[in-house]
Amino acid sequence: MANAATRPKTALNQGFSASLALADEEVAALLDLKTTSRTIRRGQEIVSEGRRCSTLSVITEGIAIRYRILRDGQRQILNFLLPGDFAGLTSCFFETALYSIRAITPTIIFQIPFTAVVELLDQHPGLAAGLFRLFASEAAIRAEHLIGIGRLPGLERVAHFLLELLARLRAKGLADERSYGLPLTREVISDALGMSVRNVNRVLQQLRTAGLVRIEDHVVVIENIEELSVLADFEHGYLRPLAIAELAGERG
Amino acid sequence: MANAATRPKTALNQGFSASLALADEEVAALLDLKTTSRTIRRGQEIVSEGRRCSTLSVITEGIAIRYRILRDGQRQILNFLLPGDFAGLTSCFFETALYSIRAITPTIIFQIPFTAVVELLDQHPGLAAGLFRLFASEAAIRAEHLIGIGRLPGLERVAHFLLELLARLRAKGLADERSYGLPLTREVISDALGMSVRNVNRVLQQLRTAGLVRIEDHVVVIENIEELSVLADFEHGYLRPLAIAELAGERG
DNA sequence: CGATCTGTTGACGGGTTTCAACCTACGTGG
DNA sequence: CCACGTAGGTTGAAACCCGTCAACAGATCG
Repeated sequence: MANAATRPKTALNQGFSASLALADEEVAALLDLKTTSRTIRRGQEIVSEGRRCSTLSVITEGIAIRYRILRDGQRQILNFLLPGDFAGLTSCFFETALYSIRAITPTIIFQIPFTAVVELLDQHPGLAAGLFRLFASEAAIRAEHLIGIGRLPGLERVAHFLLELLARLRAKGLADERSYGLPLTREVISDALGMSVRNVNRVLQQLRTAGLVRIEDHVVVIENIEELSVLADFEHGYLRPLAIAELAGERG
Repeated sequence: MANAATRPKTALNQGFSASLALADEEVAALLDLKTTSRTIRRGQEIVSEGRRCSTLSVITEGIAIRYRILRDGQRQILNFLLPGDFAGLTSCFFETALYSIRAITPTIIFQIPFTAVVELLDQHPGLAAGLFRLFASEAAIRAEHLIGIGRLPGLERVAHFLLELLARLRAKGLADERSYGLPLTREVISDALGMSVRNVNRVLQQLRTAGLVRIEDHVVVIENIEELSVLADFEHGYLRPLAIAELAGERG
């Protein structure tokens, strides 16, 4: 545990500004809260389904997944949380957390009591605007996810998924131009895309043989972005919501 | 076209308070805006994918769907918009609308320029809280939708879908205890659930034969809610987010 | 009254799932 | 330093759910 103020602010600012486009003023206000930083081991839970969640966690390092375990033991991964994303924001609105969140890499989070965030909203209306933008962004990502699972065959579905992760990670400076390090097991991919492990493997081999994608030792390499984007019909416009400030005033 | 002030406020208030839990003050502020009411015919578009959307539409009567048409002509319905829901809120955050919205029944909407909503946010912080709650609610519905498409076989998927609609409509006083009127064609159901029309028909017949659900002449009748809920593993907790006011203070 | 929409059903095929076996890598403990 | 257990990857065969195609009927509508 370390007080937020003791950590370098630059890294956090980058994370916030990239995902929220908050003004410096709001970032400072968030940091002045009595936040605590926690280190999460790979595989550890951050939010547990069925338990009350009144703390908002901001991920500053590492990757986490939000998921539900069904009656029969199946798992559906709802989304991937990257640095700058909020874990537990939606959970705070319900009696009990609807989904679990688990780190799939070593992860560092800042915890902020939800009540403190609510109080802050009154003082900094700009924070609300930033949160709206975050919600809009997540809603769009979730919608594309839904389309992929609902209507795309396995090959296109995996292709779209890997491209989206590339784009999201690149936007945060966490990926090279066409590759990124991530411990994506076949099981994780299958649970995210509503497929079986067997089929994910089949598809990945097709993509590998076609010279489009290679996953080796926890590193995803997109070998042919153009062709893969065509295959998956991937447009990344949905990843970039506008800030409210841009929308309110005249826009260029 | 009619000015909002000329319409009876009670009906609108009901719609807002049910979905947003706004204070009367905020409702009045929204109504004082230069809103215009529009009547939409069945099948007409409210928002068009690819076109700039800078107007927020509040549905006061009728049902609409939000969807995407894929390259190959397939359609994926993302969600159903009921009275009290906002059409185009997410679209306002992007250069161009990512999805289309189309009425599937005769529909009445109130249109509010997005800039006016943004201005209102500064004056009425409570409005932001209400919008957050709305976002949280939609996020939960979308997540359950994703789980259904990703991991549930056809029978359970349709069952869950029909139960969710019942619960949502009942919450707005638009359904009886176990039935509701809605022009749900097989095609609409299949496009919402990522299935083929053929399979929807197969499944609906199974449900009908089992004495669980009957769809006749645009009316859905859940004949055995308990059994169907068990089949679909349906819990409706996700449909009721808490208001921020409840969360901020001590809760009973 | 023809055109279109919607519902229904049968036959067929294919994409996926299921099940299973085998393999490598890795970590831990004897 | 090897033994063993576990996690993750790979692959084949069979079954099956589901999608595709097609045909037909009733309803609605201009």
